[in-house]
Amino acid sequence: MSKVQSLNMRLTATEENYLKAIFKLSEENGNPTATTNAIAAEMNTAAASVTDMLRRLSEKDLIHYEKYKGVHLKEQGRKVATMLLRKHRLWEYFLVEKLKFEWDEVHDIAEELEHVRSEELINRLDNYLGQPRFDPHGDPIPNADGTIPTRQLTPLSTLKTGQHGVLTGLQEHPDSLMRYLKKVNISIGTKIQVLELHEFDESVSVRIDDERDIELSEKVSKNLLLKI
Amino acid sequence: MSKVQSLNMRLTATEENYLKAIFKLSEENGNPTATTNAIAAEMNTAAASVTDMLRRLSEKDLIHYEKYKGVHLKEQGRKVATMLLRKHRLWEYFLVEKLKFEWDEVHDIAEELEHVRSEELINRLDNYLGQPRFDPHGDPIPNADGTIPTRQLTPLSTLKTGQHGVLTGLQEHPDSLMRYLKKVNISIGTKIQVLELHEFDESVSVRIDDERDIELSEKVSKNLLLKI
DNA sequence: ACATATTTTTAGATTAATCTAAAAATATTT
DNA sequence: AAATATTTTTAGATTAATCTAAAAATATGT
Repeated sequence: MSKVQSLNMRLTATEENYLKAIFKLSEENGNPTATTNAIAAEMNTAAASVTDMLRRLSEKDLIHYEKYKGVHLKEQGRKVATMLLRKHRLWEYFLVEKLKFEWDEVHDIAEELEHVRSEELINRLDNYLGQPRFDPHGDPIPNADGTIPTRQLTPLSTLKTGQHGVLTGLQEHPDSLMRYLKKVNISIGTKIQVLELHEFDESVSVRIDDERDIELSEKVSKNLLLKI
Repeated sequence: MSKVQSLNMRLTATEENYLKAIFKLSEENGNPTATTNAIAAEMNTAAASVTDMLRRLSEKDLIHYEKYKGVHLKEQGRKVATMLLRKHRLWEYFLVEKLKFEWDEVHDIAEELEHVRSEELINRLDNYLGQPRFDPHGDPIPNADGTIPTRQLTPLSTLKTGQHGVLTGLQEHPDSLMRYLKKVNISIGTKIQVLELHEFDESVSVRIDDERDIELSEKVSKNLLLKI
């Protein structure tokens, strides 16, 4: 019998969002646990509200929680979180590829769409889209069984002069970064070569697609993940 | 200045559902007002909950409500209700035409999708689908300005022997009716001709697409709307 | 038109999700 | 290790949406 059974309890969108936040803060960032304050910051709520929610998620056996000791997902909670990621990223793919939204316009809409409850819907959508493995921001789309495709990507900021790679993912992607990248005409698939490193502010001169040169700040170069 | 301005208050999904119910019970059914009990039945809630909600919707100026006198939509409320219908029906069209769902499987999913808040999304979806005027059940899809295409349709139950028409809409469409129609292979576009009327139970013998004959009960024949 | 039935509203609780302020636990610094 | 700072939890309120039970208003029937 499979260890991964389909969840038979109804969660509210809020509960789902907390699980997503915990996933991001622990597993995705490689930390053992997520702390109350970190979750509060991620969710834009008061710490007291987080404590309350942790108690409830713990009662539902979705997370492991001990007072003052932080929190991490149990198997069921992890399943919920990865399914949300799957739904979010498939919807983003749909919005960009089919409805022709720009990649900096889709996050908030996908944030609502991901809470629509139907396994059938998401699997049909997946097929309709041709089972894409990465979303428009280069983020991996979890499979129906919860596994997440992994890749070996290198931040632009760690390359030496002369090295190059293809932009394949982003570390974080606030809309502000994506609007910036759109303005300087860089997107997933763009070739980037390091021309010069500037020690003073850690900025870097790069050649884009072998045809034009620009300057990127440290903050930007840390966010660009390349396939070497 | 246009009388129809875009709504700047955030409504909850529940508030939206009440407005939809009031629209259905008053305007769509041609009644001047909707009553508390009728809304309670439509929403599957206690009458007391309805009274409470009517007070709040009235405070927001979305409905006209006087105690014990029933309720009807004001302009803003009507706008919200028709936009929900527009969203619901466009999503149903998407689910059936693009994701290949059956017409008896889409209602509940569309019920969730219709609450996703984005005008841009729904207008892009409309264009992507080719601006359809009717959904998979034959219901008219309201336009972006709130107007609703009308047609002159005749219930099968009012036809005389020998008359025929094309199935173009349904009076009501519970999933049970749609599963039945699927089973007997009748759908929007099917030609139906009256062969014989049975006075006793108001059932009717009909010829389908000029090639096979079946019996339809009174309840079914009242629900089938034909273009003569 | 009065008694009875039905409908609607009010009163008082409950649950989920949130808040602020205060208390308790844990971590840091000198 | 004591004092101080930070983090987390508890206590107590609030809002939206719901309920049941009782009261009030309206409608119906003889």
